[in-house]
Amino acid sequence: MPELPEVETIRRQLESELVGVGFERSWSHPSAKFIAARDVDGAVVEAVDRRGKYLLIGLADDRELVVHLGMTGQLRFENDRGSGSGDSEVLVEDPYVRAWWQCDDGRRLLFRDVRRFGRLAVVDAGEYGGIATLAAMGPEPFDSNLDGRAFHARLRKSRQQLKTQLLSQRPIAGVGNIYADEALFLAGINPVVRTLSLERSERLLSALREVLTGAIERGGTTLRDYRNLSGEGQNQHHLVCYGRAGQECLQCGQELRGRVIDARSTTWCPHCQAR
DNA sequence: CGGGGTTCCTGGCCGC
DNA sequence: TGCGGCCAGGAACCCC
Repeated sequence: MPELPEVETIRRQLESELVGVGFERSWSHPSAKFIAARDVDGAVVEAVDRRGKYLLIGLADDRELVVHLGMTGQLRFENDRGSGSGDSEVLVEDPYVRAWWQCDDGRRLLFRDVRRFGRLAVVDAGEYGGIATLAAMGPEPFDSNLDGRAFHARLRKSRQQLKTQLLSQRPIAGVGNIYADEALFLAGINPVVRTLSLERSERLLSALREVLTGAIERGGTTLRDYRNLSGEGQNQHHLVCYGRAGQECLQCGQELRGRVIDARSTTWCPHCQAR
């Protein structure tokens, strides 16, 4: 499940590979989710940016190719990985490749997405009105204008449970199920609370930044399908809460609790994260 | 426009 | 070995 650290890892790798490259021709799976891949033939990549979990591939014609990886989306250059025969047709016969772009340097960029929760769009630069989540997205976690006070104010706009708010992308951008659980644990805050004091908002913002920074440094968390351009991330070896329900808390030894909140498995420590 | 419910998808795993 | 059932879950979409 690619969240901000996973998408940022891919962005950095893609930026150094793709800026200045032109797309000659393209192909996509017929689903409406991927059809926009075909709209960038002849375009030249000018920048590779990120907003939350969305990858924004800036084109020289003032448009952007917007890529959301969903649950299982992967970007890679053909033949960069795999137990390769070297035959350039082999990987495209991978039934889970949903789109590809033939680059003018001879490489082919592949978008692979087993579960098809990903999505592609082409928009005029900065025009995100047609992508509701992106249009309503909160500030980037490392935005220097975002402080505890601003974060606190954004959280106060809703009375939903805190976990749900974080997943909505509205108070802050790029946080998904893994890093929400990790940051709430680190901050000692229960996922179902509906209001936070200023002090606890500050603590949660710090925890989010710490958790996201560590994950970026380790190239993301590879649990199932996530791969960056060069392989697996390493942050899965540093998770302290997510996915550990029933195991003992690494801080106090009590058994971590698990429950579904907002259709997501949620793990927390009943002692360290008491209500 | 926020909130709640539904839907999209398929590999992997479990139990019989 | 085969198979039904269940799980993983981000966000678009629809309705109120």
